[in-house]
Amino acid sequence: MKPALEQTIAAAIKELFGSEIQVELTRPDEQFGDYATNVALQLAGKLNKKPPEVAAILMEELRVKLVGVVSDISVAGPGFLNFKLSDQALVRALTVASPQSLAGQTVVAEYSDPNPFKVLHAGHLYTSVVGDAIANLLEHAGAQVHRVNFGGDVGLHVGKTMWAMLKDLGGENPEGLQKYTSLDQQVAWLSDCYVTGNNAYDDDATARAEIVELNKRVYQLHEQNDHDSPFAHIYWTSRQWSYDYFNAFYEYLGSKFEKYYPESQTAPIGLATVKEHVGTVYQESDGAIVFDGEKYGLHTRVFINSHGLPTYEAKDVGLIMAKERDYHFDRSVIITGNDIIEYMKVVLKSIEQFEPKLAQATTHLTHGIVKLAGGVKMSSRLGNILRAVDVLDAAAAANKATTGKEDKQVTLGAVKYAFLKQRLGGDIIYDPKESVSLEGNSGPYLQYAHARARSILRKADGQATGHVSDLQAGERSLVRKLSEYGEAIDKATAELMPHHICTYLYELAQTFNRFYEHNRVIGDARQATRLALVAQYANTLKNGLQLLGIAAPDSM
RNA sequence: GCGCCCGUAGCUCAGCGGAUUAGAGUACUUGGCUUCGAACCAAGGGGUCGCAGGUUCAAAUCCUGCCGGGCGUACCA
Repeated sequence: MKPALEQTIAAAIKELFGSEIQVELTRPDEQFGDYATNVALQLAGKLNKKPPEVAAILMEELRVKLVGVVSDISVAGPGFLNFKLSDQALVRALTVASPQSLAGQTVVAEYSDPNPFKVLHAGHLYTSVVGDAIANLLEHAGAQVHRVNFGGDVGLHVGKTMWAMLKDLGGENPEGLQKYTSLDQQVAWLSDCYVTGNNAYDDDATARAEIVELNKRVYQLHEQNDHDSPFAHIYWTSRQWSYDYFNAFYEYLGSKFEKYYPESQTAPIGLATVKEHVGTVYQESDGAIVFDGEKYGLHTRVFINSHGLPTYEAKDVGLIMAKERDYHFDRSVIITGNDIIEYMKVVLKSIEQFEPKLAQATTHLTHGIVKLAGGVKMSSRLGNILRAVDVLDAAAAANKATTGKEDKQVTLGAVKYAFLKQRLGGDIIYDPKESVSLEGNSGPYLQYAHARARSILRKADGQATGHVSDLQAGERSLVRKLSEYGEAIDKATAELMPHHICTYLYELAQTFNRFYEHNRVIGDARQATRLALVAQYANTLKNGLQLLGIAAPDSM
């Protein structure tokens, strides 16, 4: 509806004034109409006419061209054109399928990115939730989306953890692993070992040297494809525990990744790629291989360190090459924390020098940190970080306290919605109590709104739903809001900003509740029409929540 | 020092070139259930949109400077 209108208006402008202009329709306050545009104000200067005059000429022409589609056009304020759609056109807008703007495209979406041997923190929870929503949007627009995960199964943190593990096991004794039988025990042990190793690395020079050595041994183990030595046995077993832990987490969230790219796999590719371009793109400096980002107003960063080991930079180069090898993507979306933003610019700039297409096809989206409102007592034993499980536990506890029930779908919906409703980019102050509240702009509010609508439909089960036409005022407001759904999705997809959907769904639910307050459905003379509206509303809400990765239960 | 991001009601946030009154939620005050789930709806108070300039018919929105905060700034990720 919207693009077609915009085209018609643009064509009329060209005919009348011989001017090509990008027409953009906006959604004004309901009192002003269904769509508005400021083209007359933009044109006035060029044409050397007064804006209201231009608007009036355009209005006359459009009244003819849009007969049947528009029931009223008016000039308002400094020269805005307001359009009121005919009921017929408005109703028709509900059934228009959203365009498959990304049909035929292959997109790789990388997010979450937890490191084996380390604990999942609140940031992993956030990026998983946001990444899922964005991947859903891309998929909804017709793209073939591959959800992938990247994580460090090699690197200094692994050396740190291995160091503490070996201490705890009393040397390279894989048999010692058997005392950790449940996944919970295994994960707790790993995260303890990381913290111990990390502290030792900072405080103890001897330990530091040992850790550096262990880090190298882990790389060697991969090079030699060693699965048999006691050291390798310890490494592979505990690495698998980490992946088991991640998989359990994603299953809980409802995230589905099709592939993990462990750094051990991207490291050799990155190493080879960087080495291939030494002298042209990368250069030797103080025994390391660097990319001179300063030439491009960026930082200079090390890609291969003076020990000959690839840094994160080289692994990321390898990752992009691996994604291209595996998927031949048209577009690559990477979602990470925003502390990495400058870093990523350097990596992409370096890749641009030899694979410009890959760099240009890559979009790096970033988010802030998750903090708990009012602060939270954090365990220094765990390194003073807010863990993913801490956030989920806080949400579950808050939900139990307000509703007296334990409901995974509601708790998860609360957390997801609280994260998603905010524009991607800034920090999140997460308030568990507010997120589970059924009052206000929350996930549970929307879930409840959906359940209520389903309840009406259940009560009217078997009754015919009718054709929607000749709308009454309250009905029209609801239809008007429903007709915006596609636009909200398009906007969220174009910008890769899921929060637009949250804003829309909340407004939709409010519009419905207002309608519901004043308009009886069952037993009313207009029951058939209104039932159709309720059904349309419930489905819209459900679809929107689904895109966000939030369950829409029929009752709660 | 330099680079990037952020400063909008008490709190948490939308809005990011347009409409006499800058919007939500929350908190506070008040009104509405013998009727489809009141976990709802309605009304009210609360803002020099960090500060100062500039561009524009029009600036919370664009540009510049300043103040405040966060992050980054070569062998961590």
